[in-house]
Amino acid sequence: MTIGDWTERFTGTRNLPRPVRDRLVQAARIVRYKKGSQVFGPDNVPDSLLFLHDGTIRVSQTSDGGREIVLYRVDAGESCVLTTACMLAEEAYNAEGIAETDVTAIVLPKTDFDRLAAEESAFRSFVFAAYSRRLIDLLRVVDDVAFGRIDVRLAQRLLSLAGEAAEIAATHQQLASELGTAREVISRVLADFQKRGLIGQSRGHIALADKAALRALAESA
Amino acid sequence: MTIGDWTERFTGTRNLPRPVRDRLVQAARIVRYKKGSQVFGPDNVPDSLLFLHDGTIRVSQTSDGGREIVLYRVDAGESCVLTTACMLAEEAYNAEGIAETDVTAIVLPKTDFDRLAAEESAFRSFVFAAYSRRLIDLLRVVDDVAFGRIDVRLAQRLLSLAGEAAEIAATHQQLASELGTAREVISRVLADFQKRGLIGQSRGHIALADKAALRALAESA
DNA sequence: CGCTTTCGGTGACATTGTCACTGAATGAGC
DNA sequence: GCTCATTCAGTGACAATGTCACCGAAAGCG
Repeated sequence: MTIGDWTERFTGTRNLPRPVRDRLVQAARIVRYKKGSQVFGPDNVPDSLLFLHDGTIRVSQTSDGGREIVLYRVDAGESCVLTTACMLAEEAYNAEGIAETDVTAIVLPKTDFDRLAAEESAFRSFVFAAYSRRLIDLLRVVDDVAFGRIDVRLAQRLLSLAGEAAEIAATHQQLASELGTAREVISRVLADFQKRGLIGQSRGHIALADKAALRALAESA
Repeated sequence: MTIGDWTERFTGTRNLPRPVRDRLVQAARIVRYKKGSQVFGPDNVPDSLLFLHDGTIRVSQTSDGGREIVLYRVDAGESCVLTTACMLAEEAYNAEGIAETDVTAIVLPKTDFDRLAAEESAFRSFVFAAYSRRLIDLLRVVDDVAFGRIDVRLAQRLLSLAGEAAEIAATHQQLASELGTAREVISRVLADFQKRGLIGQSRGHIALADKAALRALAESA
């Protein structure tokens, strides 16, 4: 069950010398996760670096009260540094990663990771950039949660989840978990959006009827 | 204006071979900041790694609306990775670092940093650990802001700011900036604390009258 | 079809944030 | 001392968001 030369997929490995890449392909292990399964979590701390070959991982945090907030998503071509972060910091945390689609990932054992980080400047940059990216992502989350209005944040998220599509398959509860708020709040805001003609609703589905207006709202930061 | 062999101060450099340490002391530059001055900010992005030799840096984020929230503090012996993160990610951000005391720091130029990261595994671990620490810190901030009650958070912060002392010198506005809320909110909660006998207030000062009760409140997560 | 589960709607209320305004405390200059 | 300007804190009204309890509708499943 091989996937060929995966080193082509990552900016951190793509430009490495041929022998190094061959060695990596040897050392690394391929893992697959079914959509919906947990890639990592509080009781499931891998001691390796994860490279995402295909699919998306949703990283979220759950409060003691059971509410949830999505921190960021790891897409194909990126690496998931949070696991190693938690490993190093040896502190309690309650973030978890869920496979949002079927996922194929490369697991690089710690020793190989360390050797690579020592020998290859390009790889080092890649890893530092990955950490940096997450730090910036979290800064954004803090800013949104602490200072953002819920209607603006919801409009942003609807657009971002939809991408090119005109419809989203998501329950109110799922949207609430995206933003770290309560289902009732989402219901109320969506009802308002609907009344204003921005969206259409049916059970489990949101139709973005007026993307332009949504975008205007989303940018009224 | 030397401060001797600063490599002794950091876990990432303490155990390096003597020649390496001597080289570092040569390459690095010492900078000092007065209490209250800005160490870094949106228009002031250093392209070097900062090691904090003495003092404390308060890292906070400011919203478009002018509200502020403290993200974490960098203490002596730690390194400040956010600057490098922002440099790498090349994205807009609005975090800034303020010297909370007079500060002495070591500035390691990018080239030396890179060389060190390549050659010394211990140093690499130190840097990764620093990143991890901040990631975990931010996870905590997100959790607090998204899910925490303001009275609980304020009790926690009062205790943490006080340390061993029984009194804190801070205005309501400063405390509001710590938690990313508004001054009026802090005023109300403090008035309530006072009525309950948990604290005493005078202009610019909070006396922690009943630390045990505050601690109980702080832990009622 | 009947049953169960999930999803969404709603009103009442609590908490937190915003706004506009007030007066008290402090320090600077005279 | 005194006046003045500035900073700090208090307050009430209101808006936005979160919590709770409950309801019925829709979808899945035997």
